[in-house]
Amino acid sequence: MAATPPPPGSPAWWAARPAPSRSAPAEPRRGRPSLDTAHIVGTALRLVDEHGTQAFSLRMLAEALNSGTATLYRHFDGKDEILAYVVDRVLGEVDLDALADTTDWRETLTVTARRFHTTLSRHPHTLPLLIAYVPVGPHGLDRRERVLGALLAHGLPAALAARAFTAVTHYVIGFTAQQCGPSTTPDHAAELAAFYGGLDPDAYPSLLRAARSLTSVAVDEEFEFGLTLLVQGLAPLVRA
Amino acid sequence: MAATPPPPGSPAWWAARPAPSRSAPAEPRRGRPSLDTAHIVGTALRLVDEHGTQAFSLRMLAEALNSGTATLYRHFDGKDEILAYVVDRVLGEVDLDALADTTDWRETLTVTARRFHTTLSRHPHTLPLLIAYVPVGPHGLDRRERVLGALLAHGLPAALAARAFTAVTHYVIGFTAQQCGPSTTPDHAAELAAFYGGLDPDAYPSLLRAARSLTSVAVDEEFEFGLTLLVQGLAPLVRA
DNA sequence: ACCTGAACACCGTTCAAGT
DNA sequence: ACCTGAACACCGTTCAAGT
Repeated sequence: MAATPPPPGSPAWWAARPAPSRSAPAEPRRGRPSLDTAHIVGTALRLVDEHGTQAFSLRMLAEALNSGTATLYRHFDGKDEILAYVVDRVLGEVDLDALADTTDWRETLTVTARRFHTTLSRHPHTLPLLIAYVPVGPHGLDRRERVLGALLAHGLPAALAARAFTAVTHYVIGFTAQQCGPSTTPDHAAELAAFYGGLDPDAYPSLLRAARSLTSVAVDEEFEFGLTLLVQGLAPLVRA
Repeated sequence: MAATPPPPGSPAWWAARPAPSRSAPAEPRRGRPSLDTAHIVGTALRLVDEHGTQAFSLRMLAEALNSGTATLYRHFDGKDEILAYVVDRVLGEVDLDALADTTDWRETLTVTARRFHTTLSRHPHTLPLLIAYVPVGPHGLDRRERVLGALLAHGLPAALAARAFTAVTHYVIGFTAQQCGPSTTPDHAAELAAFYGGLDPDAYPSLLRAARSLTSVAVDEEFEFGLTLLVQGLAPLVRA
């Protein structure tokens, strides 16, 4: 049977890459390129940010690099591979330096969630890409290691640390995606409020009651609310 | 200035649709069609499940319906519109009848999370689509109304009910996506374990310690863990 | 009047022809 | 030896020609 190659972004695929502790492979696939891979990935991220994953194309990328689409294939195996590096580069932008100053695991989790939220908010079009895999590129692994290291250092048992990290990152991804996802308008909250306002009150009584109670609540406060739920829910498990 | 039409799936776009409390518009856009819209959406969902969003094409859909691509445009404005109805149809599969038997808000939230998880797990390729918007199609609104109705009936304050619903659904989407996302293999957990096993222990000490402590933990148990965090974290806020 | 084959302007990817 | 223009087989979408 012919072995199908692992899809770009999957653990098996990353395992076959060299790990240069950078977001792009250290050397070109073959030959001496006129473009370095980090520049390609950076330009690709900028284009995805500006135009969205849907409109992003290799022709667009090649033109931005003053090159041709065929040239891109000397550096990457195809579009999916480029996007896998784009996702890892976004994770590389998550600044976790503040973890060094945290004094307990609660603060570590809170800071982690806020930093991921900040970075992901800046790259909403990459969220559907981030969803597709457990991100195990070089930067993704580095961020996971640093957060788990801080949690373990503050005495959280390993099993709890791993699951707390999973729960918190899943929450951040889900929240950020629906708050400022790839297709949401700048004034998404207002648009949603207007939509709810136009609904039949008899058909959706509970929904409208709940929506009214939230109209004055800032989005940031909603984020902190769910985060507090997770952290507070973890506390009794740690003591036990 | 020319008003750009709202993108399919957005609140403003759904607001302009008739609300026939079905997952597809009750009547064809014009004329008398040989295909009904529900059949088109159902076939589209089957194809997305089988081939993924990436490979799904209007030509593929037209062929499965023994029709041509141009015919699809008599029923829908384009591919994005069809996919918006596909997402809403998936939400229509979430079975919340068990909410009638719940006796408190904790049970309501737990049942809601499990039911969403069950349905979303069956349609992993639709998760990136679900991420893009707050789902306010007919079925999405109906599910939101029913959950909020049950929470309010059990005495949860409206503001807490709304935010608890948001936190729980975001958690479920994030968890399901990374557990059985569009590109994950059937034995994703084993693949991930093999990947971690191949990492340098000196480079990722905390990550590997955490991963080892989870190897024997079932995925279902991980889901329940995060869910418990959210529900337990909510309890003190309700009493206050 | 309604439907749709065929065309249009793209896309990701490949490869033979260039330097 | 390395690079890349041009082609290939698609794609979503449109519309004029059919019935």
